[in-house]
Amino acid sequence: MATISDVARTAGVSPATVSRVFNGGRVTAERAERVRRAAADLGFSPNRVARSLRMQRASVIGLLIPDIENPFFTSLARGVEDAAQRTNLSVVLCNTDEDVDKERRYLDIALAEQMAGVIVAAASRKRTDLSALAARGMPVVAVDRRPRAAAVDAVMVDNQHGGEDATAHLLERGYERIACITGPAGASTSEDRLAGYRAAMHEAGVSGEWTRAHTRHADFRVDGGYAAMRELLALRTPPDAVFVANNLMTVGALQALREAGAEPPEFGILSFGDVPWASLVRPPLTTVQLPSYDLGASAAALLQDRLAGSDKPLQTVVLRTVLRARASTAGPGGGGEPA
Amino acid sequence: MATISDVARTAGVSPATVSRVFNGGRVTAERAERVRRAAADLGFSPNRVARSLRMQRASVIGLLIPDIENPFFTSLARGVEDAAQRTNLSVVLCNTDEDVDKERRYLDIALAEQMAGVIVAAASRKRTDLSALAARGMPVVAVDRRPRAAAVDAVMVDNQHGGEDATAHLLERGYERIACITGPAGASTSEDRLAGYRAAMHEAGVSGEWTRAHTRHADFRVDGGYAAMRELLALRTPPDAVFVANNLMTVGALQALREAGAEPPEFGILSFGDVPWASLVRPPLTTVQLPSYDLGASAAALLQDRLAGSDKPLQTVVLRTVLRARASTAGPGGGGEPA
DNA sequence: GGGTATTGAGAAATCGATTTCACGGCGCTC
DNA sequence: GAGCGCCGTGAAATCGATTTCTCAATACCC
Repeated sequence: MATISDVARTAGVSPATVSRVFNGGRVTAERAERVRRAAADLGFSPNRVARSLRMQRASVIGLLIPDIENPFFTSLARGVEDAAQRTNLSVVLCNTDEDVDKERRYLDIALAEQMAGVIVAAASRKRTDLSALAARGMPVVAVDRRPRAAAVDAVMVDNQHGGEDATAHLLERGYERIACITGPAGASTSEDRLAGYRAAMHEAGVSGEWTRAHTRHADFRVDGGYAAMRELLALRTPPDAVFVANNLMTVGALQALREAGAEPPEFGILSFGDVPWASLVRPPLTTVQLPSYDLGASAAALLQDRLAGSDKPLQTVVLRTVLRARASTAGPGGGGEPA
Repeated sequence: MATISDVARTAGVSPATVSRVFNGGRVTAERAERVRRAAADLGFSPNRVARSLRMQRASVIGLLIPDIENPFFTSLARGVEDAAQRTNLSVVLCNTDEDVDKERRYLDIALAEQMAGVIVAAASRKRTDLSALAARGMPVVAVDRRPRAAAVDAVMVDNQHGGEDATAHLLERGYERIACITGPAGASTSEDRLAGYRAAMHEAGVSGEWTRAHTRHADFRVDGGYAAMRELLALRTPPDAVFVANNLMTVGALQALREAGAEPPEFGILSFGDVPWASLVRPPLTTVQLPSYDLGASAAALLQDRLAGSDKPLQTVVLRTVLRARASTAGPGGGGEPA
């Protein structure tokens, strides 16, 4: 591979001049042209490793997500990737597995590799620690989940609104005893979606006692949703509908419903976040659609802005959800056709 | 961040000695101890960028996959990642989108970033060109799909055996007019699975003419499977079962079946590759399970072997599939219970 | 005891880019 | 015409590690 010195020699100039040609220094047109031609002839492309060493910054950004097998995050990842590609940044995808230790290791790598910046969907609101990065001046953007007390840019979903919307929809369709399966206590996504549910229930005149008794915290995984749904069905006053706060738990909840012989839409079920292959589920599922791709794209844009040196005050971008009504919430009367 | 010189100064030795302590040179025990303590005190960890520049090789490997949203590939990616992490390699995940140009760009980046090696699930058997990497001596492992005429290590699935197994299973369950929806002509996975199907049909005494007339090539995507299934159902001699050569196309095929009022298991359907949330599909789907995780893990192991300097002759590892019989192929008589 | 291996350790070169510094040439001002 | 400032340029320093080269000290052999 040709180096900058090779180009310089071929063009009859110094390496400094070659560098200036490509990085916007002042060079006379005639020389610049000679350099460009030499570079083209030799197929020169600057060694990114050497550049990183000198610049103390790589052209790679890290993307830390808690679960690579969750389609929500893969879609988010695509958003980041597509946006990053436009400015020649590469993306390193790191799967933290909802594990704070694994996450910490990846954050250390990001520092050691001197990545240009990091986009994080934090594994834990309390225990994810971004201070080391901030201390080294590495730009960080939080996405989907905001780590507590970290002064970083963020791109969030309007979870509370989404939860409220979803619950209101269930009420409107005639369900009366609506339960909620949300994520781990302490996760901002869990809490906000739950808050939306509570607000809508309160608005409808349901007692706080009732909603509390019909709320379950699970782990955002399939099995957690399954267990929570079984618990709810075993209550003395079982629900006639459930608002499930993420897609994977919905899959588990559906399984539990099926085993118990409860069939949507007599029993209403609504998922926060698209369930992949939703069309295969019978009846089709009503979902709160998350702007996962845009979440990623916005986060990347925000990061690039910082990389370009912007010192605007910290920003938080909030994206709205869209309710997609399908047959799984057609109403306890039965009837409804797939959309 | 502490540098190697800081450590050297603190320990009262030269940077060379510090390097030797960490990279296995000969150093007296007493000095080595001093260095280690100094390094620990300062929280020293070597700058990977500087190391890469000097060593002319990064501790990053590239993983090029054609579709990050296909669970088969995300699972494969996890296999690679888990294996790589054990030797402190980071993985850069690149989504080529089945697009040869995008793939080429990523391969160029791999060269420019001086990645240690690359694992590729090629976008095209004919047009994926790995020769530039080979020329630069960069280790390459092909996974799942073997690019034609490239002299690289490879980890493959025994697709033909899987296809044969699947088809034999359908025959055994009493289906008689078995169709096949396979992937793009030219892709090794498509061709091999198809070959397995043909072999089993031939073995069962079905004419080659019949099987050819009931074979469709699609694009490994949902929509392709849908269209192909509709075509098959419109034939004068429609099939009573179908072997679909990948998971996404199966989703599409199911949709088409449903619209046509054909219900498994009267109409048998069998998917090559696990369909995520398979349990949600009614009836549960019989699948040929692919060792996606192990595919990734083996590929990473092979690559690490090369990185360690192994010059064994080129290897191809072939992993077997496992048939998982469920209710969707219970037989045209109806009846069968979910497994 | 003299001469040769062997070993440990530091000085310095190296990887390939960017960037500072110094300098010569040119144009402008008074 | 002397002085000041700007511009384009190349030489050299720099980033932080690894590795070669060199040398001194010790061990070993006859």
